[in-house]
Order: sequence, then C-alpha cells, then structure tokens
Amino acid sequence: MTTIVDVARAAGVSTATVSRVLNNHPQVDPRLAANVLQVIKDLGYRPSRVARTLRTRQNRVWALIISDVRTGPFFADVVRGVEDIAYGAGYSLFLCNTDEDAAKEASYIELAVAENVGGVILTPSGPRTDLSPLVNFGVPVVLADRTLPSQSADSVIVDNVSGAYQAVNHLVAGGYKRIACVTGPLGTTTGSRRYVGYCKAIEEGGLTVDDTLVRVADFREPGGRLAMKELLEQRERPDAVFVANHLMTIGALQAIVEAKMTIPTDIAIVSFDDMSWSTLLRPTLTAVAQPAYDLGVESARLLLSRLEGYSGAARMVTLSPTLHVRGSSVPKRRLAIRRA
Amino acid sequence: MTTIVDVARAAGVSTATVSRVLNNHPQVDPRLAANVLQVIKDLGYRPSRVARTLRTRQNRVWALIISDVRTGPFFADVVRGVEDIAYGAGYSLFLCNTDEDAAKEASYIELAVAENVGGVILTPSGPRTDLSPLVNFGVPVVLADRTLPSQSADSVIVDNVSGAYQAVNHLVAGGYKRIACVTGPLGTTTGSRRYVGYCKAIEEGGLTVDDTLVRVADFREPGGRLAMKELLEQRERPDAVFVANHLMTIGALQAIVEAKMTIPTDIAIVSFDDMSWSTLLRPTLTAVAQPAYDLGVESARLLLSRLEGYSGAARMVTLSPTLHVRGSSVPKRRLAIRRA
DNA sequence: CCCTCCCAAGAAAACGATTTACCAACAGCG
DNA sequence: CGCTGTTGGTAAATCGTTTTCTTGGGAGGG
Repeated sequence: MTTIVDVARAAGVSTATVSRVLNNHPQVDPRLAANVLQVIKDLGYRPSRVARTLRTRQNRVWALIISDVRTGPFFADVVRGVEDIAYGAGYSLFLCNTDEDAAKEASYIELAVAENVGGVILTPSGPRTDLSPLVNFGVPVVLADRTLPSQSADSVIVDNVSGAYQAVNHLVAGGYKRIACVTGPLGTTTGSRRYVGYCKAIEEGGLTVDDTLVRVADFREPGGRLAMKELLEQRERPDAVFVANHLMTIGALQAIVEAKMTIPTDIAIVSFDDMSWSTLLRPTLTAVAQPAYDLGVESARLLLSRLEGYSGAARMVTLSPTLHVRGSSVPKRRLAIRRA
Repeated sequence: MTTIVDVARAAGVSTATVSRVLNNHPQVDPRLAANVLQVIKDLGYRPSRVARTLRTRQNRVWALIISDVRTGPFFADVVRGVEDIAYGAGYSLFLCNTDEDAAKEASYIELAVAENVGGVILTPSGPRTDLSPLVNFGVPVVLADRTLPSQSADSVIVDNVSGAYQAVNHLVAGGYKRIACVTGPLGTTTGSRRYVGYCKAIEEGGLTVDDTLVRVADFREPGGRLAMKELLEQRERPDAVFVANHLMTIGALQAIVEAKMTIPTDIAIVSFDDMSWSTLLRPTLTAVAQPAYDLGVESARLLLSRLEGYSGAARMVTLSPTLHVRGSSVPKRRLAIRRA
C-alpha cells in the first residue's frame, strides 16, 4: 500500500503539504500542488479514510437501521431516498436490518457508535428502543417512519391518520355501510395511527365503529389472511374493508379469493401501500401511496442539517400519502347500475 | 469519549493489558481481567472500531455493490442473504447502488478501497467493470448474479439458461407453436443467457426460432410494454410469450390488457422472476423463481472463505431456478376442453 | 542458596492520516 | 541596514487501538 509518506517522499515535500493539497487548503503554492497531484496520480495513491476518520473524529458514513428491506417496496424506496442524498453529500451507508428484533437493533446501535458513524437514520423497532448510546456519544439521530415517546430526535413520518382517513372516507362516500378494518399491532405508531384515521372517517361519515369489524393483525401476510377470513365468516359480513399495509392486503386478497367472493360487488377493498402491481389486478386495486422515497430523502436532509451545525430543537416532518382510486372500491350506486 | 487509556488508568493497568482483555488473550490473570471488565462496564467504554481497523489493517466491513435495491424483490432478497451471513460472522455492510452507471460503480469501488473494506460483493454493471483497484489492493471480490469476461474472481450466478429453458419448454410441451420472447440487452449475461435458454427449448421442441417473435428490450417496464405491444400488432401474432424479467412482465401484462386480449386463451405468458403477487393475478402467473436470497448467502460464504484464508482458484457457484406452473400457461388442449 | 527460565504485565512503537506549532525566507518600510 | 509581518513550508504531536519488545519477579532445578 502506498501511504501519504510515500507520496511526500516522491514529491520531495512533507506529508503536511500533501495533506493540504488533498484537502485543497489555500496556502500552498499552485505549482507545488500540481506537482504533488501528479505524483499522487502516478503512484495511484488513495488516502485512507480510516486514518482520516480516526484523526478528524468524523466519519463520512451513516448507519441506516430499518426493519427489513425485503418487506415490499417501502423500505427499499426509503433506502434509495437516503442513499441518493447521502451519495450526493459524500457519505456512504451501513445498511442494518433489525427484523424488528430489539436485540439486533441494539447491537446495530452499538456498531454505529463503535464505528463512530457521522449519523444514524433509524426506524425504531418499538417504543422501548434505546437511543442513549447514540445520544451520549453525540451522534445525531433521525427517526424515520416511526417516532419514539421521548421526542428528543428529529423525525420524518407519513401522516398515517390522513392516509387511513382518505381511504376510509372514500369508502364511506361510496356508500359502503359496513366497513371493516384490518390494522397492525396497536403498539406500533403505524398500526394505531391508521386505526385512528379509520375511526375518524367512520364517525365523521355518520357511521359507528363496530368492534366486530376491526381486526388487529401483525402487518404480515398470513395475519392479514386470517383476519380477513374471520371477517368474512361472521354472520354479518362487511361490505368493504380497509387493510393497513401491503402484506396484509396480499393475505386479505387471498382470503377473499378463497371465500369465492368477488371484488367489489361482494366486498370492496382499499389498501394502505400502493404497489407496482396494483393496476394489474382485476379489478385494479384502490390504494394509499406512501411517499417512501421522499421519506428517505427528508430523513437524510434533516441529518445533513445537523451535521452542518444546526443544533436547534427536534423537528418533525410529516409527509402526506395520496389515495389512488381504482376499481376495487367502485361506489355502490355504480355497482347497482352495473347489475341492472 | 472514554478511550482505552481512561480504562487503563481507572483499572490501574497498562493499555496493553486492557487490549489483551478485550481480545481475550490467554496470558492475563483472570482476577485482573475480571477487574478490567468491570471498569469497562462502569465507564461504558466501547472500543473504537476505526482505531482497531487502522492498526490491524483489517476492516470488518464489506461493500455490497448492486444495481438498485428497488427493482423488485430480487436485489432486496440478495441483500438480506448477504446481510444475514455477514451479521452472523461479525461483519457489517456498505450498501452501494450503482443504477447500472459505470461512473457511480467506479466511485463505489474507490470507496471500498479507501475504506479498506474486508471484501466486496459486486453485481457488475457491465462487461467493462474494472476490478483492478480492488485486485491491486488485495481486496477479495465475489461477483453476484453476473460474471465478467476476466474470470479472476469467485462468482455466484443463477442458471439463466436452465430457467429460460424450463419456462419455454413448458410452453412447448403445452402445445404452443408461436412462442415469443422478450429479453434484455444481449450485452448483459442475464439478457443473453435467457435468450439462449429460449432458443434451446424452441429448437429442441422441433420449432424454429423466428426473429420476428423475439424482442430485445431493456429489462424495464416501459420497454417490456412496448415490446409486447409490437408483438401483438404483428400480422401473425404469437400464441405465447416468455418475458425475461419481472419489470418487463409488468409492462407486457399491461400491453396485453390494452390490446384487450385474454390470458391464456389469446396468449399464454411465462415470466422470469416470481413475485409475491403472482398468485393474486387472474389467471395466476406462471413464473421462474430465482433463488435470490440463496444467491446472497452463497456469495457471502465464498467471501468468508477467502477471508478465512482460502486462496485457491476462482470458484463459480451456479444456482438453479425453479419453474412454478400456474394458470397463465395452461396447455392448449385443456383450453380446447374449456371452450367446448 | 543461586542461577535459569518462564510468564504476566508494562513501555513504547506502530497504523496513516490531519493539524498545531514553529521556522526560514523574503518583501516592505523607515 | 535593521526591524517587522507575511508566506509557504516542515517537524512533530495526535487520534485510539494493537503488538512487539522489555522487564521484573516467582518458580524450579542443581
């Protein structure tokens, strides 16, 4: 390996000069600088980021700690949003998947401080996530997609209440009367907030929240399937359903197929999370699209501003999801016309 | 920040002893070790990985350089496969998305050597990808999903010929006669190998490869859509189509819908890449499933073996994809029965 | 009892950069 | 000519570990 002293020797200058050339400090003779640069090129010298990090005590690396890149397009989009900003600003990313496992999350947080990363973007696995190792070491943290009870960090979230409200309100406006809800664990912000949005739309629509139409599942496919199965087997079946994430939606769609019911005549469905294949289904799927990429971008921006010196109060950025109306939630009156 | 000297001072020993305790070298008095560990805990000391990396010249970090985590489930699964093995072995990951851009790829390769990473797992963006910076610095490299002309690195690939062959052979066996092919750029291994598998199955089936039924698209959605549109507008339409990746499949399905044709009676379709929603389509989609997660796992294993000292010849691991037969490719004779 | 030998622990030198002192040379000025 | 201030550069300290080299003291053998 060629180091900075090799370059210095070859160029006939001191290592300090080479360093100054590398970080283009002003007080260095242009001719000399050119010569040094030439030597650097000839030797194929690349400064060690590790040494630089040790000395400057700042690492141009972030840790991005999420639950699982595999679960649908959401986190993959978030990752790309973060990465694009990070790359543009000269940072690179540690990708850390916690699988919602508190122990794994804690170990990745330890890693982040041990690696002395410049910042962390984190989707906390639960309300008990402990940021103190990071806070103690002065590592800036941005919470993405979920918040924590202790509001000490910047955060970026999607307006889950609004998204769920838009979805359910659309069903109410469509004339549906028995609108079910399959949500996620109420301990998670996403699960509870989407449920809140559901309730709000139901009540504003002059209906009442019926507990027999609400299922709290686990945000995963089999859970959604089971919840939907149960809803369909009840005496009084729902005539529409709002499902709070894409995996449970897949499960719910399976359950509907298995029950030999047709959408939307037997049951209408609206999904939280829009997927690339929503328009390929027959009927096409009405869905709430989350601005996942933007969520990543905004998280990265908040982190960058901290690294650039901002030290004010914790900020919270809220992004609005948008409802994409498609065929799986055609208004009831239009269904009636079709039948006629 | 508390460093190793703080610990040494507090424990009344030298930094060497603390270091020995941390890396549990045998020649240290157990009582003393216990005391040191207690001090470490009390002070909340965490050794700096950066300093350790600088000194030992080995970084417990890998760079994972792929094209884009967002493009469907494939790369996300690969990432998880790699991460699971890496995490288990005490390594962490830099995630690098190149977007198939040679410049970005080169800059990430530079990053990898500047960060002195322990190893690199790379999906080369094209045949001109230059591994020399890595090779020169002795960084082990594993090629994942694609190979390079210069066979100097370990690699893990999916048997693309076999996958395409299985898919097309299935169509041939189903009695289809005019089987089209939408593949990717022939400059990419995936694009060309899948085309080869297509040709093989066609010829073995006693048919002949008809260039008017073959389209070379770009592996992306609009490209697949356009290619399919063209195929359907020809005088002599195909009665089946093999599409070489999932994004183009989405495009192709759209084109089929737009042409108001029905699957599989007007046209059968088989996709390379199986998706979570393949079974939600009507009819369900016949698809070739790639072992993406395993591809990540095997890549990581090859890398690990290099790091553990293996220095033999370059190895190539080939994984077999599996065909999932579903409704979009029902044999022609059964279609006839249905019609009757 | 003395001399080796061994072993646990410490002192100090790396690792490869940045950065703080410090210094030589030179120009400007009275 | 001598004093001072500025430039452009060097030597050396530093970041936080690991590791080599040393050393002191205890055990064991003659």
